[in-house]
Amino acid sequence: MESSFAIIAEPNRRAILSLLASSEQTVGDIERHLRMPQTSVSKHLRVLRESGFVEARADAQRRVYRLRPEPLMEVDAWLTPFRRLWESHVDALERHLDRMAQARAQQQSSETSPTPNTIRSNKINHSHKNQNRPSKKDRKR
Amino acid sequence: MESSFAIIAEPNRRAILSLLASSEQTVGDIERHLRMPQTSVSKHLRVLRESGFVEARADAQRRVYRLRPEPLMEVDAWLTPFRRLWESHVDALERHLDRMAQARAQQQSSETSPTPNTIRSNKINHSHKNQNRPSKKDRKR
DNA sequence: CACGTATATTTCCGCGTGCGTATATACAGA
DNA sequence: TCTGTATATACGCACGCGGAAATATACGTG
Repeated sequence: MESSFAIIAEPNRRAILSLLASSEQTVGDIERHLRMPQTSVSKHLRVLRESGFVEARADAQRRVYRLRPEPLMEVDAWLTPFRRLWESHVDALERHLDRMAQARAQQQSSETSPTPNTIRSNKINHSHKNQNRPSKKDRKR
Repeated sequence: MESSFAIIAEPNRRAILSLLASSEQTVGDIERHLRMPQTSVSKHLRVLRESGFVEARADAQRRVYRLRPEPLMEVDAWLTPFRRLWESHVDALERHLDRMAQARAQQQSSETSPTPNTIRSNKINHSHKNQNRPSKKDRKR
């Protein structure tokens, strides 16, 4: 559980963080919003606290949790070398995010262009014919 | 293993991605650069392929791997609501990154000042054990 | 063409670890 | 004191990682 990346690998923790992004919350708030057992919330909060993602302040019996920026900044910094992959063609970014958004909303459109997870074949083997990326067939280097 | 976050939670996979950020590489290249067994490289590459992080093209017996932007874009997009946490105070960002940089450069000196910029928790906060930032004892390899 | 070599992927197995649920404990406020 | 709230502990379980061996594919050479 060392790295910040492992921390945000857990979906419930990401949900907690996203909830805290709007405003600080007590444990009970999170419990109700996310519909998860309080003991589970507290356990995740402990992990988030010990890894620096959140901090708590005491308000009577309650603990009010609030985000801390550093670990997410670290993730953001790690992404830096990769941004050039998509920052050059912004249109591709937006098209992808749009497609993901409406693919999540309505799961039926079969578009013309391939979707990102088309390579999820278990039996892909190493067929040297490119997996449905038609762009580069066989280029001899 | 569904989410992109779980994929990049693995340190070796992040290393592979970072290596691919510079340029495309064969499996053997990655094996040599990262000094990890080839079978392990292939296994991680499979995960990265099936989750859309990389794609492979065949060059004779070799597979040349290359990055695909979409999953990292997804991570980047998730970070969006949190960026307001640090984009307002740039100074804190830079101080933190500087400290992380030199903590990575010299990995043995325990720092002298007991008060980093973490003193924002000036409230009651009677939690007992985690006033201090958890020491990153990671980096096992 | 058969064979050996290089490269890459797959399969099998053991182990560590983190998650979830339930239970127990600490603490503050009425 | 009792009650709500928060944290800690114990246990079972699933899953992913690492390592070793086996399999697959392509190239070169005799």
